[in-house]
Amino acid sequence: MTTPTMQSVERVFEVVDVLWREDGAGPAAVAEALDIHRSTAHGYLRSLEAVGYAVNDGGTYELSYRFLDMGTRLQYRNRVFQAAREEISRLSRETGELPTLAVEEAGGAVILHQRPGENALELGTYSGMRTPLHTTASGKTILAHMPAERVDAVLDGGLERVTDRTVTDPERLRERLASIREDGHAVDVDQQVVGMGTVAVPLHPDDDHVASLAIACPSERIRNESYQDELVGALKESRNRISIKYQYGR
Amino acid sequence: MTTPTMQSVERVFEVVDVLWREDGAGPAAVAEALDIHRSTAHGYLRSLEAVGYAVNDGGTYELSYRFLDMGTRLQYRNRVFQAAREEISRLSRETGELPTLAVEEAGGAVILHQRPGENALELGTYSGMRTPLHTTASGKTILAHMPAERVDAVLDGGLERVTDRTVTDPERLRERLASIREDGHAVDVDQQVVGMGTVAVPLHPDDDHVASLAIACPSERIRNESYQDELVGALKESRNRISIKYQYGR
DNA sequence: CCGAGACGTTTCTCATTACCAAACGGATAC
DNA sequence: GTATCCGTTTGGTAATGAGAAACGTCTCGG
Repeated sequence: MTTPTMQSVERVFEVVDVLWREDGAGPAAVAEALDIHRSTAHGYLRSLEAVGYAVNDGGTYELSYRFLDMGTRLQYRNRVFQAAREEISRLSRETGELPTLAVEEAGGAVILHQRPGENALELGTYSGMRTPLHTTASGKTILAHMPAERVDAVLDGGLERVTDRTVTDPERLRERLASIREDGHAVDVDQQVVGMGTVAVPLHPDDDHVASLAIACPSERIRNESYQDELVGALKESRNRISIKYQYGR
Repeated sequence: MTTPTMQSVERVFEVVDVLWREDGAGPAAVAEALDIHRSTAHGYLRSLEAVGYAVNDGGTYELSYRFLDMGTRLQYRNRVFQAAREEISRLSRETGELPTLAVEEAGGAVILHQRPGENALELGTYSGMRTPLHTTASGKTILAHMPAERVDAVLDGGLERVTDRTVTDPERLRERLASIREDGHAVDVDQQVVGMGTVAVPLHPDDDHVASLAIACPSERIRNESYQDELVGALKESRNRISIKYQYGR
């Protein structure tokens, strides 16, 4: 725990961050941003280019789509994704809303895949986006089905408030998780984003990995109870099919 | 050009590659793969974890979805993507096939986005995937609309043969590019993958960026001329709408 | 039940290597 | 025309990453 991290590794990813923030930059701009010498920044940029994670466009360096390549390959390799992909396509077609697959990673929720349907909300969400586990319907559904000790670890890490409706009290959150377990699904309306409602069901393909399948839609639609039931029903059907596909190979 | 690249930067991305290949690994495995000391490998892994690009799961380290996060953000930032996203959704709905957006990067083609429709082929393609420019209908369409000097640079780089139907003769390729320019679109059948056909149209939102919008589908369907015309028509309609959207903001 | 080996991790020393300073050549602006 | 910015290259030096050795833990096999 006391092993220091390597300066050059931290720096090269700081350079990556600068290239992201500035949407491309040259040695001078990077040097200024990180308070290092121009020639040093140049070395990092050249090296990033050499390994294919940046491209040199006439002196200014930009991040390469190699990141997208690697990220998508990680996405496709995930077995839950493989099992869920087709069902998510189906959900987007049949509901017209925004079905989303989220998994847990390092104590947070990561959107692994989403596919907007014809009448889907335009949220700012995207594959790879991280959120805390306690702030979304997906995250809470995941949390509700995680091993107790890891739930404790997450709660002990503190419950950051992101909107005025975020549940920040550990006790109230635990009650919420219990009721999610009881219902078999979670419903959030105007919780994370005003005007958005989400229904989510758990996917726990094996004991280690917990995921969730969710559908986001406008609050006014989800407040209609029969429509809400319809979405929950569609999610549970998909969950069953995904389960089977996960177990018995592709 | 003679500046050496930084060893530690090259190494850390070699570690990333090992983590990808092995689907997660510990210091010992990485050390063996790269022929470095275990403690050295440990340092790289710890550092990768510290910057958030790897996660430590009880001694074995895995690549984090941070790559997906960064990759998707790069994708969404691309202005051609922003302009084309909705049209690609529409194409996937209305044709049921596999519409794909590709852009040029560093002398190659990169799939920036694709969205399978209901009856789409299952190719192994994915967002971020790189191909040579001369081996796909998308790539050739891009090449056909690039500035002459950059076309020369690509051709001088050599035309790798990937299938027995790859056009490897520069002269024949130039003729092909000319006819693509003339037709306003490219059609490939059983060229890159047996059983697949592709139609592609160019997107040249401004002089620097060249992209292509394509639809892939089974050869038997595309051999039907009226269907092929239909696809080309749909692509050109989309291309026009994308053009307008690109120029006049979102 | 115990010992051997593998592994992740830590600490330490030394040589490598990444850092900075200075300078070059080109482009741009005044 | 000159001054200043930039990307790039070079070389000397000191910080830093590399490797050896050892600790604690776990797993396996005797």
